[in-house]
Amino acid sequence: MSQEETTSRILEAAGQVFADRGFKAATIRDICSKADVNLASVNYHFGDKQRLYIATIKHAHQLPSSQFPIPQWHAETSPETKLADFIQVTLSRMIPKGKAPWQAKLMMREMTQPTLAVQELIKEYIRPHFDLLLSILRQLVAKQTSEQQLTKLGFSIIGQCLFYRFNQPVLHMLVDEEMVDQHFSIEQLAQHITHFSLLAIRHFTEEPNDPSSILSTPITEQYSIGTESNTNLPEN
Amino acid sequence: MSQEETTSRILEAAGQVFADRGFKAATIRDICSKADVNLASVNYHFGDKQRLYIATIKHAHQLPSSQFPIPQWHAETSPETKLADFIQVTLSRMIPKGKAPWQAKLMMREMTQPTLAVQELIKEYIRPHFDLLLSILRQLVAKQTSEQQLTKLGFSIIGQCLFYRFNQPVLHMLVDEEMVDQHFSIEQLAQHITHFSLLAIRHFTEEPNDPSSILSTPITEQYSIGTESNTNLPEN
DNA sequence: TATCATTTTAAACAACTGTATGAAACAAGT
DNA sequence: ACTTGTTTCATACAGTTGTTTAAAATGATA
Repeated sequence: MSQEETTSRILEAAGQVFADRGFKAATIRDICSKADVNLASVNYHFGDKQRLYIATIKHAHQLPSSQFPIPQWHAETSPETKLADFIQVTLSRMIPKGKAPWQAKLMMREMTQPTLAVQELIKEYIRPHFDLLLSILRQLVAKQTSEQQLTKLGFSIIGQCLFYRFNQPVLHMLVDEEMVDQHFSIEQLAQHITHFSLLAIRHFTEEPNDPSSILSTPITEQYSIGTESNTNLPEN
Repeated sequence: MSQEETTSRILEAAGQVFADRGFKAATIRDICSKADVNLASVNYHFGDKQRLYIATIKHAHQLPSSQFPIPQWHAETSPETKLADFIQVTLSRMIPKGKAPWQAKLMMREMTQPTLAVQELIKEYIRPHFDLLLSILRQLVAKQTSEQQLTKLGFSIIGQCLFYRFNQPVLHMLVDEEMVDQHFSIEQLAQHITHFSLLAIRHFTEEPNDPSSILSTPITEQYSIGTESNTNLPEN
């Protein structure tokens, strides 16, 4: 067996096992037996379990990213179209469709329970993706929009997308299957998120409590918390 | 030490350890030493590790819910205010503030990697919370808004909130600490999400590709995917 | 075929884990 | 003070884990 075949078989098996069970609960014995290689192969080829894990994470995010690339945009492509594309690609990469989505599972696991691998993941994969989103948003909002406002806008969009990845099990328990089948395809979700977000962004010029807000009434008076109705929220 | 004190100290310690490390990686020795009880106490009081875990999950979701209750609203309270309150409470329950909210951590862990405990969790806790959100949204949208549209709206809001829970580590690596301190407090986030969502909801009357959309151009032409710019998205 | 570096294999090791046990400590009632 | 039921304690055990090792197998090169 060539070196490359062994390592790639280990990586494939490791991806599934790590995704299923997490770093600690996954055992090298499981991985090796699934990969049909000797127990010592992992230590020989990767050094130790930790480094195998990092290699697996790296290996994992390459496939979905190349499978669903960001389209090449023309110079005259509208930012709205770019945003729609961005959301569609993001959702496609994250939501299981057809075959084994263990890559996504693994990455999400890594994001909620970060290990050492998360730093590399962010630097190589998440950060550039997020920066792309911010550059699109910058074309959609008023020029004076601050960096932190833009960042929050970005998180509002990413948050909507991530919901359908993280909470797949919850989704299926809250929404009956028929509705999921009819209305929750990737395309439909992408369209909803795009629509929802563009509606908000279009009217999103200033911080809610900014005096120059377009809102007739400052938002803090319009729908503030605890002023009239809420007396038992803990202080903070 | 009374029986109740011992068990409650174990539950408290177990919650933190399970939340931090997950079921498998958490060790009874860790838990007992953190709780300052004897190693054998867990097996004596709970039988085994598995049953301790289930007891911990049940015990976990009680505190934050009672600590951050939904305010009692007046009859004339506006739905906007209700939504603002809802978002604030949701965020407060989910985001670490001061003390470690290991309860939320545990619940989120349970949602992404559901064990047997997840069903009870949804039925008793998540479902009623989500239904409340839907009832608020129903007051904010046009009457003919369909159930599935309402559900997606709900997920768009919950998704934004959950982002800041799930991706706390990612957030801190994408945004520098100064900006987090200045602009990402629970109150500021709640205000942003409320603002963002209300802007969208206010103009959200119809499905994007519905002919009666308020958009001048059908959304599918305005910012559709793959029509002009994108030729290398995989078919689906 | 003989040589040599690379890779695989089986076995072993040491550390750690959940669980069990029997003695000790404790608390309460008499 | 004594008894009794409960809880704690130190310790032991058996199984699993990641890792190491040295010998065997492999494959390319001459």
